[in-house]
Amino acid sequence: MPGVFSQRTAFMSRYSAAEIESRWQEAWNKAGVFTASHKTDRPKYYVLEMFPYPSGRIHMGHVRNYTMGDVIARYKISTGHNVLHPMGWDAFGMPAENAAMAIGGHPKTWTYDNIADMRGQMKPLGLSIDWSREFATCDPEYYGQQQALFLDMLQAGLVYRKNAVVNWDPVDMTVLANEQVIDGKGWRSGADVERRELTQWFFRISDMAEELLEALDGLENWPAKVRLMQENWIGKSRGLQMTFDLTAPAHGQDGIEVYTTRPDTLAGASFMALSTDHPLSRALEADNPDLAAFNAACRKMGTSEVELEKAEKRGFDTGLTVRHPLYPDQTLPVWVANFVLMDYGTGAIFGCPAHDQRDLDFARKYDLNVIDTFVALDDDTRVQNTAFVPPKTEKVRWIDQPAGLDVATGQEAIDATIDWAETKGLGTGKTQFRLRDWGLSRQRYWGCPIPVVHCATCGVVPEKKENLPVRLPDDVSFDIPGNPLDRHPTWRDCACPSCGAPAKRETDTMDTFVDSSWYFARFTAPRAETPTDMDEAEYWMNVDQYIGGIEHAILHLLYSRFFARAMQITGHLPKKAIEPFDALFTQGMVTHEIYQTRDERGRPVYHLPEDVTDGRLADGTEVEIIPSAKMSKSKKNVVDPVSIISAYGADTARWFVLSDSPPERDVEWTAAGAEAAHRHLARVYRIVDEIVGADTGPQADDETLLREMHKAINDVTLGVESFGFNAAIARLYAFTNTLAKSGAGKAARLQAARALAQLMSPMTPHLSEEIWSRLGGEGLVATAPWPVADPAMLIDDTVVLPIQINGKRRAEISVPKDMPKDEVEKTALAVDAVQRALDGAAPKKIIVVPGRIVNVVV
RNA sequence: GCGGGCGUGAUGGAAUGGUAGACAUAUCAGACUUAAAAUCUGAAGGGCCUAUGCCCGUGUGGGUUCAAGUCCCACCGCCCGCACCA
Repeated sequence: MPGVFSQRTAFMSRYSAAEIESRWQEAWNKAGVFTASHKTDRPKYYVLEMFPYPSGRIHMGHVRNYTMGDVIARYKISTGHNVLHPMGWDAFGMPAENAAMAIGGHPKTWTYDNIADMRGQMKPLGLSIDWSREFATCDPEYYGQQQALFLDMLQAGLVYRKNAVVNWDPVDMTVLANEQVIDGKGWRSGADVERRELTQWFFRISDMAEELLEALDGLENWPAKVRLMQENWIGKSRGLQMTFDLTAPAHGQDGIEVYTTRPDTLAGASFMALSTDHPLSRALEADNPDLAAFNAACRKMGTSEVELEKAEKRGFDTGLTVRHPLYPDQTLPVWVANFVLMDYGTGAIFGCPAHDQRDLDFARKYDLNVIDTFVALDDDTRVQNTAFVPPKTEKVRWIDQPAGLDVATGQEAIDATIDWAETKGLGTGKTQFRLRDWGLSRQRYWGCPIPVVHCATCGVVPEKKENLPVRLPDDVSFDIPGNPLDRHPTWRDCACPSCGAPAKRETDTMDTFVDSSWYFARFTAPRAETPTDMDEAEYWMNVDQYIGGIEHAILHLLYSRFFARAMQITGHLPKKAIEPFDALFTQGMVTHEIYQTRDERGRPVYHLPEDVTDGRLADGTEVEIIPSAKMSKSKKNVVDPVSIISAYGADTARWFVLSDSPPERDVEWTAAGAEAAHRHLARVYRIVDEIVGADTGPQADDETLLREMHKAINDVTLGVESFGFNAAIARLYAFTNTLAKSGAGKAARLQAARALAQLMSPMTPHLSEEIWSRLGGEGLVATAPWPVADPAMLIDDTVVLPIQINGKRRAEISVPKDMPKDEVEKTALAVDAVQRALDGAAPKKIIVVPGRIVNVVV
């Protein structure tokens, strides 16, 4: 029973985050507030943050990501939704193998230990997660279902095998990921990387290019920039496919087929270029050792697009010539060039140096013709060392246009030229996509085994579903480079699922992007004996709000969209889940200053934030401060959430990562900012204590405070719903100041403070529970209904209107909120400053924007 | 190289085309204290200045508009992605 003594103790007490936070976390667990079940009438809401890779330590980026999801989840609980908010681990991948190679141990042990550590670091944050649904992608129960999914996709014709090139390290005798190729050399061996062709598994994502592109329009709650990035990635273009006839047949070929998106510039063609991997280019190697050497040299290089694009443009003249399609008496030389991609179009292009910078650089280097086909409308300067490449929507004057155009835009010319070429039988219009099929094979151990068997008689045979999961063997070692599955003595041996004869397992494992392409669906029924449970999927899908980093804007999200379609085709997801993420939010990074000194040889030495005070090390050495960089272990500009939580509490960390910066932008972690956040929470605690201990009746200020309360409810609600967390927090600061200074009576202040507790509860759930209970709130604030603003309390009776003269603010007037426009005009004209500016003349124009502004033009 | 984004006080940032700088940090002044911390109160974009007055000001240069941080064009700088990192 609360008596004088307990009130006194409350008044004397101080904000102790550690004690408060563990107590309320226990209360939530006990009440099972966050366990999701669909046996309820409330509308469902599925909120998901991109699941983490278990590196072993959570970082501030995780704290920010999960706090944002938590704010949404808690807000939705308060507004009467049945919320699903799960968490899992994207647990396969190279770091576990790298760790095994570097420090010994087993990837599995390393991974599960890390998961345990990270779960332990995450739980103190007080996230509203349904931990009963947790899984890791390296659990056989998960990857076994993924194998089942793969077999269904194989049967549905969504998977196939073909040859593809990989980065090959000739010293370590292993396949390298692009990130393991540094300046064209293997990161461990330092050897020059080569391209090597292997037979690999592919998903037919490019068959869905058109649909994946068109469906982007429906994703209204995705950031426009992500949709645009995906659109450009899919890269639909309409162009012309045509054949350039060889002047003399070569290797049984009469001509070379090219695809171009700029057929309108055909007259400017001055050479033809083949990819080093083009069939003709390979065929020519046989009788041209110099070309063979050239091609071999070009292949000594990584496979990443950046590397290919940035490499010095080099070419080799094959000596072959083709006839110019427009001018059959002219011939063009055929080159092999290292910048032509075999993966796009036909692996052969015609070069038009005047209107393509890369072609121009190539032409200047090898002294090829530069032929202008069009010039600007008002400037007929010819191309020198900068190609003339105006936007396709700009009108230009044509010098030589196949379809006979004079003045037209690039796009008009392209369309006209395709029609013209089709009529003349020179070529056919063709739609081409940049999107390539998704190669999923990885020559690595720590991934989901591809469940197929290679049989001498039956060929490639799918494993039987009853034999799933195909488990990874535990007895492997990482002391020799290469895939341990390849050299395992017994794991590869199995019976052919078709004929029963001795056969060999596939040793490639799946790209980890496969794991993350359907985990959101698995969360709806994480223990199901099939990949998904259609009833649960029907109920919970789609993800109503997905939150993660912009770095996933293309690959992960595109692959997930593909999987949702593939899972629908194979009967694992309902039709409604064809676009699995209704709304997407991409949050920014957490950054920190870098503290740097130099060693005696001038190389940078980095220092941890805790070792630097006022720009100096403990020994007085001044450090150089590099502002605002992504937190990275190697730069030592990391702040460990665990130490922040133990110093200030989870609520402080949560409050800080949400304040200051808009969620989609980077936020800079500063010690001062964290302290300020903590001071504010302590202040809220004190103010509540003071209110609870107060003893005043109704006051004149009551209405003012309650009006402010309703405005705060309105603004914070809008802020939370629109991901304006920083603005919502700024509003909460302002409302706290108002509450602290208010002369209202106890009842009004209690009411306002309870609203404050509720409005803060998505961000600082523990402190909010604590003050909610002190203020006499009923039950848990976590489940209390969200406060609703009274519209009548939001509008003040009078408004202050700024008066502009010629667009510059010169005065202001205070008028009743519903004063008619003409009276506002009259009042504005009567103002001294306006009278002075008019100087007796009549105003040229008066603009009155009701409730906003008045502008007088003189 | 290609694709996408961002740029506002000393600092993080706010601002449905409508009073630029909310809110916070740092700073300064005052109160309380033997003192410090904490707390509370207040000041503050730059400049001219007696100012309730004027000029300048959202990376740079142009444009649209009664009105531009916001829309358009060009440029500069920084960040992200580029298909085997997750």
